[in-house]
Amino acid sequence: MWDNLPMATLRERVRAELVSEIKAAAIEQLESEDADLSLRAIARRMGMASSAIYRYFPSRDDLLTALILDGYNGLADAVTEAEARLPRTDLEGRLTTCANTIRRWAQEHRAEYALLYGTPIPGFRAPQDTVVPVTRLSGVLVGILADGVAIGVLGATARPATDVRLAEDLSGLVTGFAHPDIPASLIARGLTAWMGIFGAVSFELWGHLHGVTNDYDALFEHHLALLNQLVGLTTDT
Amino acid sequence: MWDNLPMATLRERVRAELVSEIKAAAIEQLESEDADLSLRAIARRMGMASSAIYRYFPSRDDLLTALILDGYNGLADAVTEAEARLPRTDLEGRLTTCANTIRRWAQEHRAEYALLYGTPIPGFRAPQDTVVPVTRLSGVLVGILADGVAIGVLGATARPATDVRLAEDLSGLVTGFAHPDIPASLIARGLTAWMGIFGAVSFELWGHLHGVTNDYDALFEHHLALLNQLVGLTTDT
DNA sequence: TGTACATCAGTGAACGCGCGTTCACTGATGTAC
DNA sequence: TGTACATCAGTGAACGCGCGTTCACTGATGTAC
Repeated sequence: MWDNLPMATLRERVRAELVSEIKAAAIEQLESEDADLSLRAIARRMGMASSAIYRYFPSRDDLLTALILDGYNGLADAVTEAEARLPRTDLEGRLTTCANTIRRWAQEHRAEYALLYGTPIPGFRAPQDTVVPVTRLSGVLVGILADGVAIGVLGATARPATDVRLAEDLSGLVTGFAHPDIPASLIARGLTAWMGIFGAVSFELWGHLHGVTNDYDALFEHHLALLNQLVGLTTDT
Repeated sequence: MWDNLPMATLRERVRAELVSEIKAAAIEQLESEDADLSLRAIARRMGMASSAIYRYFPSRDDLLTALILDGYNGLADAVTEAEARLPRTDLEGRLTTCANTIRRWAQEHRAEYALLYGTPIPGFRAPQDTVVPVTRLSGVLVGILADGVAIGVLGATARPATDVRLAEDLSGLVTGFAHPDIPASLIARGLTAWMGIFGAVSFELWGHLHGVTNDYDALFEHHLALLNQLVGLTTDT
């Protein structure tokens, strides 16, 4: 990974490697032990003095911040990459792939997903740096909607009546993404789908589907089909 | 509250009062301080020795269990009561009221909502006792669907195709609620709405709608309208 | 190429802290006769 | 109604623990000449 960066001295390379080793150990710890993030536990796991961590992260909160940032970027990477593989005209496939990728990533990175979308951690405020990677993820959804509008498949919908204030707010959002031609009512439908996806993933992961069904895959697939239909992406009407 | 229970001795009444005072202090603490649940902090807040708590709860986990149980029951109470006020035929109003009550309860009981629907607490497993109050809440939703079927407003829907295994699983669930006439496809739609509601409430509460809209009320209202439509409860078609 | 000095990585002991839980105790409230 | 005893509520000190963070240190890696 660093091989093609000749500027990096040996020290810098080793340092970078240890930074990610610490982060990996942190996530392992969160994942396996059922505990809060502890610098001492990480150091123990790595076989080094706990004070050594401070050569790499000035405080526990900074490590946490790094983990959260990595998490958002990791999720955005996974989704972006998977979604990019599909033909731009396959709107339903693109949203489905996004949702499935989010779900699989959450299952495989339970601890990180909890950091990003679980209860905010007591006494910790996420820094401003997370704005960009968060935007990366939602940008994929906006892209699908924008393409749908461009193709002519998607457009404004009349019912249910969109509150005027909501419409204003949401078109502001869209302008931020430089897609001023997506109608607010469509953005609103996209948001409903978005919240539905994360709602389902969280419900499954936190055990709220226990006793409801045994076939989480089938439920999610069906859930997604409904949301696709709701947004208006389903092709076979 | 205890006045009409003459069996209760003075000691028992005082005891019951202190039990709920401890729970109230615990929730206050979770709500105001941005911290984990701490018996010592609760005792401090109540002006008593930390060891005194052990006269009422054998351990920290037992207090936590009681809080969670109270939470589920409190939410179920609020929803049941609000929903019962509406005419049985107003299906859309009933689901809307459920959703709005859940949202308002979550906003007013942030800490409790986090206990129930946030990240599971490290090192703590919820006891079996929560099954009943959880069932109370979802029973309200099932009741709406069942009434819709009885009235003839709701029924099975063909698209999207319901996976066979999912259908079997879900009809098992419905049987548990003694409403064997709700088709699986309808239950599935109800679940999508359900997960959408909690997804939206959590998103709002955990700050994931920051920068998306400023009018959370309008967004939720619109979100709900879409979900109502999806389930098939919207009357004015 | 070799030496002198600066920079960095990692150690281990120590700090102060808050935590859950236990225990022997004191005093108040209930119960039996 | 009054006394003797059992039950309970609450105290305060103490236990052992793990935590984040600091600090003076040793030794290794880099840099300048």
